[in-house]
Amino acid sequence: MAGSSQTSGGGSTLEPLEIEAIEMFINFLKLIGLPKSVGEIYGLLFVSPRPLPMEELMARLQISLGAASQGLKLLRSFGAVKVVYSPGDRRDHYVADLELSRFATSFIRDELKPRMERALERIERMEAMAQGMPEEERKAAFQRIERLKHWMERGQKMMPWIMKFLVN
Amino acid sequence: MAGSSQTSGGGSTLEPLEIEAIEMFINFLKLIGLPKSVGEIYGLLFVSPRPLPMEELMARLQISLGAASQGLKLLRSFGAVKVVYSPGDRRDHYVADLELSRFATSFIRDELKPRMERALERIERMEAMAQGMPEEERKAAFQRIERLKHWMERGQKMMPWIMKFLVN
DNA sequence: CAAGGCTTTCATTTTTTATTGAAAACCCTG
DNA sequence: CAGGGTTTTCAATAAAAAATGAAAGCCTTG
Repeated sequence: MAGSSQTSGGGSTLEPLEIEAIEMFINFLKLIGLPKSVGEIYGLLFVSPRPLPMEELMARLQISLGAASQGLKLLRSFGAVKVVYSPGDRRDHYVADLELSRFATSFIRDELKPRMERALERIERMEAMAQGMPEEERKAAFQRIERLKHWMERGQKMMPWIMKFLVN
Repeated sequence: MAGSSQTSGGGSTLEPLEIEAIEMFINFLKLIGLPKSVGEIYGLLFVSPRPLPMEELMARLQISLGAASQGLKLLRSFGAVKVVYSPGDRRDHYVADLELSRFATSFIRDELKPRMERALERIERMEAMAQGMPEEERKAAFQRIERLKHWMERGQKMMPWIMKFLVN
């Protein structure tokens, strides 16, 4: 088989092309706080022309049962990986959803939004606290709190825009 | 001193207002991969109405010499903290630069941009590798690689726009 | 130019996060 | 509905990241 170091049936080594893709996704997903194993799984599925069973992911990436199962679960929760039924095989097979925006939108939904909401509550509490300060300090405190508020508003204005841009 | 649990000279406890600010920055800076101690330092400086020496940061946040020194170094490298000279005191004093966009721009410069550049190199290598594949596989591979390329371009188009939005 | 305060560095320790794999749970399927 | 393949869970372990603090380096200044 030209240019291939394994049979097409699902060997246990990684092709150079696969390695490139995997490294790339490890790097990008690390950016949003995802562990290496998740990047590996998504990277391999992304370049794979056919759905892969968990067993093959474990064998080719040399990761454990637990890491494979948990990584797939997480990726499914993002919508970044889909389950596909393979006739005549009891095992689930997985495919990458190529819509990369899912990572960004999940990140915004799971990480960014909740933090912003908590931050807004904090800002309110901070304003209340600053009320009971002596004139001088209060002025300084309010100035800074206003700054925070300003940034939160800016972020909140930006988010839907980014979403729209991402979701095509 | 009304509403204050310490003297203004620099005690060793944290006010409720300070705690709110610190927790908030710990949370946000964690998002871009910065350790807790960095969030603590920036948070305290952000609400402080006067420049603080490293010694006071250590005492009030209960962090070590090393953490304080390294955190300040990092924050200075972002431009998020500035050194201020305090007459009659040999110690450096630090103030928070209130321009929060510095965190975002540093993140883009230090984390995002380099990764995108490496990714573009990878994509080129992947295209070269895909050339030597049998018809069927090659078609599938190119389709996926194109998808990656598309996202990189989208990202590259988006970045300067975000920058402009951030830097006011 | 030496003494001493202030800051940085970095090997070690602690804490946090990710991975492993055995056991439990969950199906199909005959 | 029992047997056996597949997947999930989770306590234990390993790996990675952050914090510590002693020692080295750097200045100021007397």
